[in-house]
This record gives sequence, structure tokens and C-alpha cells, in this order.
Amino acid sequence: MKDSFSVKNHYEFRRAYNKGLRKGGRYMVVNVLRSSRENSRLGLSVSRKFGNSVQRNRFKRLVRESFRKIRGDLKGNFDIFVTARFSERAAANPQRKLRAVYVPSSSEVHRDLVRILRTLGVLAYENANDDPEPGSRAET
RNA sequence: CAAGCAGACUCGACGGUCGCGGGCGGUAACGAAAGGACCCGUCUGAGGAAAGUCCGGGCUCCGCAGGGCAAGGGUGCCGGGUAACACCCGGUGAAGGUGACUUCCAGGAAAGUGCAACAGAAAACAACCGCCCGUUCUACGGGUAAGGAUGAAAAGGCGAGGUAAGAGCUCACCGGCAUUGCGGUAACGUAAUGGCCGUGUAAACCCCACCCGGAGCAACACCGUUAUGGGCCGCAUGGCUUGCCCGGCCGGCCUGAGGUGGCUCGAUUUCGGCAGUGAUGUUGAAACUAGAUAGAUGACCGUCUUAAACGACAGAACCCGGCUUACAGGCCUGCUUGGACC
RNA sequence: GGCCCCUUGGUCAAGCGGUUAAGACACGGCCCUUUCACGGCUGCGACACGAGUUCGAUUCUCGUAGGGGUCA
Repeated sequence: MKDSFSVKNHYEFRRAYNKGLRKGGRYMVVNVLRSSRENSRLGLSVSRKFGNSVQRNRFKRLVRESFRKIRGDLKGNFDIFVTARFSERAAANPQRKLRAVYVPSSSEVHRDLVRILRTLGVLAYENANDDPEPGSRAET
């Protein structure tokens, strides 16, 4: 993620949590704040409780990919903060670590993010069928 | 063919579209220039465990550049390998398996101390019952470790001789120990002789031999910012090594935008030759193979593989050598046992 | 990323290798009281997990898991 598209400073996260619009989805909670910059930015937060480093990294990559697709469709410039949501599925085997967290697929993450942003009214289009995601929807 | 043993390799492949980190080159804005992008081109981009942080080293700083003592920790059959190790290799011994082979923190209990609950007469200077002998005979004294009972463990095992009853008291075999000879670098093996004496525990203290200064890349260095600031403690404490002694120095401690270097050419990787049973050593040729800093590998499509589904464990953070732990499959080599056929 | 520490009932916690695993609070029952509280009696309930050493492990050793602290 290029620097101008990502939010890193702690105080900016704090400001978004206090003042931004908030909406929770199935896999994430999103805070949105209108930005005066020349482009929109993305801030990511994934707790260690979400899973091991492979699972955390994968979630962040999927969110970045989804953000990249819809970046041009926003009604202006926003700072979008995504916090991963996790549910500790009761592990079938109690000896196992508490890592039995479901990591959603790419299309699930994308659908979730689009729905939340549409509800918050920051996407330029209103209809879900206008979803610009490429070929992945092709049913075979 | 079946069951198994040991070792090695791999971690989907190929193509396409979009996207990301790093190197190199170029260019736009901006700059007098040097330069310089999030733009363009090109090359390149996670593991066998990257993990746990359990050992060993490199590297950096402190100490050694004041001296000493004591602790503390580690290793533990023998020989070899290595930068080093607690690792590896080859042996020895013990245990398990028909076997291939596997497993073992494997020194000392005759230097000393401690502990061994309950049960039992007794847990290491053995006499409760029993057996034998004697006497003043329902008792006492003496002898005795064959038998009983307890226990995790009971005073080498078993048989014969022997005896009042017994006992390694004597003898054969087995086991242990010591001495000597022989083989072996050694651990040890083996033969002869000797006497029979002492349970277990050292992952109890300990003894013996050998090894170890402390801290860690958030180290450390530089630039910038600042602080000649703010707060706390205080006259004998605090810091400089875990403790102590002597000596020395300094009042002490806390509080903080950032950036750059360290940062990847190294006990490196690949393919061979030679030496060695092997670990490994040596030598020749070739190669350069992540370097991020909230942290780069992802998404989608097609074909192949598959009964079907991309599908286990899992993400470098200064770097190496090991160990340990997690793990779905695939594939190759050698060997063992059993069966069938020729 | 490095370096340390801890794990015993619901909570806080003692514990020489041999205990019925001490105790306190909490919880249940009974007594006391007109009732509640206090107090008394009584009960329930635990050694994180897996191996090893040992006759015997909460304790000693090794590994695993979980939790916590600290360093720019």
C-alpha cells in the first residue's frame, strides 16, 4: 500500500473512533471520516486474537484488495478505518489453540465492505448490481 | 504381493489480467545544478520448520586497562568431527524386536552427610515368631539368617555337603567385585586366580573431571530535535557484575517528534574431484539468491493433476550451526520378514 | 524482535519427595435472632497438559499450552 493511501498514525485512528461514522458488518467494523486530502486512505486494525500472523496478514490483504477496487467510486475523499471482527468458534478439539477463527474468502470480504460503505452513503452508486468487482461473480 | 525398517526430496505446475515491497535505468512537476516521483521500463521478492527461544557461535557495547575470594550455572561411557555446542558420526554396554533396526541425562553409593512415609521384629551396628542347646523349665540365658509374616526394596541366586540347629562354613554352576595376563588408542571384552564385604536414592546435598565475564540489533553509531528544561529521591545511600571484602570514580534516577546507518558476500549456495566406515575435511568451477519498518507474495480466469476439493503446519525482522515442537499429501532409494510363482 | 516471570477450588492464596493438599473470602444447609447482619457448626469444590527420574511427584528434570512484565 502506497503511503498516501494508508493511515498509520495513532492519533488519526483515535480521531476516527471518536468522530467518524461507524457501521458494523459480518467480518469487520468500519469507521469513516471525510478527508480534506487529495485521495482516500485506508486504516487497518487486526487484533492478535484474530489468529496467527498468516491469518491476520491474509485478512489485511483482502481488505486492501477490496479497497483498491472501490477507491474510485467514493463520493469524495474519505479516511476509511477497518477493524477486523472475529468470533471464537468453540474449538472442536479443546487441546487446540484458540485459532479456530473463520477467515472469510475474498468475495465475502468485498461484499461486506461494499454493503457497509453503501449504508454509510459514501459510495457513488446505490445499487448492488452496479458492483464493479470483475469476473469473480461469473457463475460457472 | 503384503506387512514393516531406515534415509533423501517436494510443498501444486504452466499461461493470462489487475495490484504490492526492493534494486537498477529513465522521465514529469520542481530545481541553477546535483538530483528527483505514488509515473514508465526491467530484474527480483518467505520456510522446512521462517515457530518455540531451549543450547552454541559471529557481531556490537560495557568490563578486562584496579585486585582478590567465594558462589552460581552447565556438561558427564569411550574415541572422533566442528568456529562452538547440550549437536553430529563411529564404537562400547544395557534394554526391546523373528529381523531390517530402534531406544537410553549411561561418571562416582568402598570420601562423607541426608532420606527411605505406611506396614514390618528389623530399612543397614538386623532376633518378632520359629529352630537348636542349657538351666532353678507357662520363664530366662546363649546359638542360629533355613522357614513365616510386612514392604517398592529384607542382607548374592540355586543345588549339594556339613551341623545340636544353622550359616559362602565348604563345593559345583550362575551373578558381582578385586588382582594379574592377553586383545583394543579407549570405553570395554576375555582367561586365570582370590576372597565373599557394604539395599536403594546423586533429575537429594555432594565428590571427581572439564567448560562458562555481562548484556543484547529495541545492541551500537551518526544526523536532527532539544534540555542551560520538567519531575522525584537524598548525605549515605545509589550506580558501575549475582554476593562479599578492600580500593576507585560520579550526587542518583525518571521523563523524548523523528530520520539514516547497522542490513545482508556469508563458518553462503549449486555441481563435481580427492581423503575418510562416517560426521566431516580439502580442492576446482560457477552463482549472488528478500531486506520490509503497522511491515511487501494477494485477487480473478483458463488448462493439467485429482473420485472430488488446492488442500497440512505455517509468514523473514541482524546473521549462522543445532535441538525441540506443529504438520495434509506426493515421490524416490536401500533393506528386513512372510507368502506365491519361475 | 529480544530478555524475564507465573500457572494449586468461583476468588486470594500456604504447602521438607510420603498430608484426608493448610487457610481466608464466596457458595449450599443447619443453629442463633422477631428479621437481617455478625457469630457458631457443617458441606461442596483444586495441583494447566504430556513425558521422564524415583518404590512413590503438587514438589525434581524435559517438553507443550496459556497468562503477565520489561527494553526503543
